Amino acid sequence: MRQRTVIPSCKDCNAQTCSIFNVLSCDEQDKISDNKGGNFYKRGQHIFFEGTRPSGVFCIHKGKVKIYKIDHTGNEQIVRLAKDGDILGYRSVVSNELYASFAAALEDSLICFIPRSVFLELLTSNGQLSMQMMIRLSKELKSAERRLAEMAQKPVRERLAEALLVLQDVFGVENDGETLDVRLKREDFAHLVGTTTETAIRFLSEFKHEGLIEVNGRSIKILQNRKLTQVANIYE
Amino acid sequence: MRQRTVIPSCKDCNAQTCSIFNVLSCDEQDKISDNKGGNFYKRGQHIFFEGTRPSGVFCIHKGKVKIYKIDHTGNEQIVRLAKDGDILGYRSVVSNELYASFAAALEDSLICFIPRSVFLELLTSNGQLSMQMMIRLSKELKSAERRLAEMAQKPVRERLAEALLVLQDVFGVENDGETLDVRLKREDFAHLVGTTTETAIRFLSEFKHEGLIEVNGRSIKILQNRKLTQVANIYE
DNA sequence: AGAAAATGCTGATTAAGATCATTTTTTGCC
DNA sequence: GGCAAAAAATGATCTTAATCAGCATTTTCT
Repeated sequence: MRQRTVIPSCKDCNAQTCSIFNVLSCDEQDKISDNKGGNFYKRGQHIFFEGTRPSGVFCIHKGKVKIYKIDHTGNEQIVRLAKDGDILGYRSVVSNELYASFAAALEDSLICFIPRSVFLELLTSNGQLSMQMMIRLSKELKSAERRLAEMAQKPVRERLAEALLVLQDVFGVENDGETLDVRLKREDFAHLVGTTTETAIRFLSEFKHEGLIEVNGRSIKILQNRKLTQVANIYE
Repeated sequence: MRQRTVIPSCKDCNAQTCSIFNVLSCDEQDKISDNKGGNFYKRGQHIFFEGTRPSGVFCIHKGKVKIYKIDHTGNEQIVRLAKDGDILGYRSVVSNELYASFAAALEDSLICFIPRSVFLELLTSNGQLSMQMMIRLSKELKSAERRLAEMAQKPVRERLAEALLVLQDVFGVENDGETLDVRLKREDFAHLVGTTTETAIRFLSEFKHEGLIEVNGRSIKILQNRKLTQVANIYE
């Protein structure tokens, strides 16, 4: 019982203005609109699978996505998060490799699909776009290397504090200006931080008892931004 | 007492053929040669520092380099390794940010320096080069995300086994076909794997006693490639 | 709404690896 | 070639976080 999904045009896409596609001309935007597909993904549904061949890139019209790896024992590690306007799967398309991670929707999401050939053509014909792409990749690389180092250097408590701040930064807050605009399971917190669910739960309650955050089921308010930054040991 | 260093021309550079610059025309190569500088770095010497502004990219003519981060307690984590033909500092130049890591020579190295403006001009004028750059960044990102996940998922023993194989892959072996063509301190092994020197030493001797490697001071032979791969838990 | 399943929480125990201390060996340098 | 300094090795102890177990609460599905 599949419902026909209305695929939004790129021209009317709010997300587009903050994506790397904002450097495209009207013609180029049309070219994408004419060739793209789109799909509605329910929370938990996979967008792509590790080890499969990418046939294009995904562009999140509206939604939240986790990109993650699973090791041979079944343990999950989230490597990246994505939201409205973000592109998925471009890394594998650019380097012409199989997907190295899984992607799954963290909430119900509407995601467009741009065929590989169309994306690569734009990338080779539009210098501004390829520069945007390089900048994007550079920043992702910076972030990944930073997390890699922190994974080795920081204890779980610090990493969890930082994860809360990252979530705030990436997904923002609700109208009250405090509540994180994303509702993760404790399990996902653990997989983001690189620890077990039990340990993530323990430190979250620690933060709660210390008055750093307010917890209401899966919705979390960050009460003391500054103190949380100190706990996370972030300087910059 | 600085000795005048002979800066090799890009045309005669062996390293160049395996670098991303192999897509350049003769004119473009000349343009680099005419504008570049070069320096000799003694083992242990810094090439750039975290937090400083990049004024160009480095290209390793001959040598071995570690790129690493230091946390607030002084603990080091190696995030990348580089050798002949590899470019350094391009990530920060592309994204126009300060260096996010340190770079230091692992052995005496001769390294050229290409000014920022020259590099960026080539990157915008030569589509093939920018595509090579994107591919390079994509692969680095893949590797960083993989390591990030493994840091959380794998115990030290497995990561150390993998590090030995990575060293073999990156720097190759000497004429005997077994001895790693790089001589790291135990400390550097630890910083590469993300553990302490003591723990790195303990697992290295474990591998030695198990006959997986042969150790002679800092030079290490990989005796059982296949078994080491199993220990590292690598499938692909 | 109500039942089943999934998720969240807490405590006890164990294990991996860090830390500290000390000795031995190697390296680099006059 | 010899000597000081650095690095490597090893043992004992401590800490962090994983694991295991059991129960409480929330979601989800019909």
